[in-house]
Amino acid sequence: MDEQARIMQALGGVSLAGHSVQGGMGLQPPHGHDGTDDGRKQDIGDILHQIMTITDQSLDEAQAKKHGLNCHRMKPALFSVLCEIKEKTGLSIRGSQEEDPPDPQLMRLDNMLLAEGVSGPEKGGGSAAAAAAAAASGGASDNSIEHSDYRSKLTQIRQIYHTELEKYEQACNEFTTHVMNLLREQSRTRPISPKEIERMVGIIHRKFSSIQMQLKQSTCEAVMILRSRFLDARRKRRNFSKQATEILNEYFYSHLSNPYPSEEAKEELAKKCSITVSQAALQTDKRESSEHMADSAPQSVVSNWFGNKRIRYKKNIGKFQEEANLYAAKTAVTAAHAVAAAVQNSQTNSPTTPNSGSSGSFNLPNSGDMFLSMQSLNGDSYQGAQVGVNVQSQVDTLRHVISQTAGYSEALGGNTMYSPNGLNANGGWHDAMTPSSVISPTEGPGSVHSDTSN
DNA sequence: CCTCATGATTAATG
DNA sequence: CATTAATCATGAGG
Repeated sequence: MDEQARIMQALGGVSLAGHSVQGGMGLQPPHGHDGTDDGRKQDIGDILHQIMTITDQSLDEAQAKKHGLNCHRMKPALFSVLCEIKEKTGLSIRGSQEEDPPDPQLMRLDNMLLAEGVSGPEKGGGSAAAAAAAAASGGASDNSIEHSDYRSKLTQIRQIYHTELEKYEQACNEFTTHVMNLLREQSRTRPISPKEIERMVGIIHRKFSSIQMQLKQSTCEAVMILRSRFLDARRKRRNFSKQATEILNEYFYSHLSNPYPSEEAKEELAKKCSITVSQAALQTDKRESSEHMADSAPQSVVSNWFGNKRIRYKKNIGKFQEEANLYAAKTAVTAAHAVAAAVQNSQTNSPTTPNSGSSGSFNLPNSGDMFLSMQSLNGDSYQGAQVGVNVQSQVDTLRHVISQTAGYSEALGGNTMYSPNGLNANGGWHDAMTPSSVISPTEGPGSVHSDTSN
């Protein structure tokens, strides 16, 4: 206690003497006696006064005096007191809304970047890189002609993103340490508490993270643009190959009475089509559940195709007549043989063509020459019609062909909105699966309609 | 350019 | 959930 006071006093004296500073105003020279409260107070008053007036002086003087003050024995105590005061006076508010309201916006961006494979694991890793890869390619590793371009661009984006991020991080750290050093240095002369430094660091980090968010935002935008450019199936519509449409059309016109392929049928068609061509559509993959998602894509492509086909066929049947003829004739050849055989087997006679179908939009004048007409329609473009068609489909085909010939013979060729078996007047295929719906001429009284389960 | 065909998407529907 | 109907966006030809 005493000693401290003494030293303090001495120092005060020294500093005063050394710099020959006279504050001018009511500064009282230190008194000689020590140990009294009065004296100590005066010493503190001196120091405070010096501090207060330090800004009035020239730089050199101030610098020198600061040094003096720094070495003052009393300094730590005074410093802490000042810090406390500062803390209390609310100069350091904002302590409240400090940490971790994890910005939902930022989280959204982060999630998206992660999902997009930008911020995730590096591609080289392979295993987990599947997140992006699988999501993009729908599980299968083929059809990557388009993707390679996309992928390269994505990696480009990712690289930029990472380098930028790194830069920001580095800059942030540098700046933070710099500020910290500065503050620490200042804290020797200025009342700056460690807590305050911490707070400052927090502020800096927040600033930088907001910059980071901008980076993430723009990266997200870039990825979105890239996606819409490359992966949006609408934008990258590829026409199916000739053979694929052929197969699909074949099926469609063969099952015109009920062109709703079952799941298995779809699958099979998909297989056939995508075997013929490797034009696996770039199904817009649903994000989420990025891993698994087996090859269900081609199947829904088939669904798309049939949906479109159905609606468009129904909408303008006239437009499709030619096509219908073609495909019907194509399959009709085999169908004809098969059915002919069936008919011959089941009952030796030509059926009597009751022709009392519910949708009596067509009636064939003479059933006798249907094979002839078919053959004439057939022409020469027949090759490799499918073999495993069931009888029902054959019947469909035959019916179609017959209806065509009928239409040509007696109706106005172009505009005939003839409703082919199963397509009722308002549109919409009613269930034509009951054999009685339409009586095909080839269909004997009670024979062939067997497997209608397609 | 424009037009048409066509695959995919979306809202509505049951 | 599967279909329908409408619509979008693109590819291929004129």
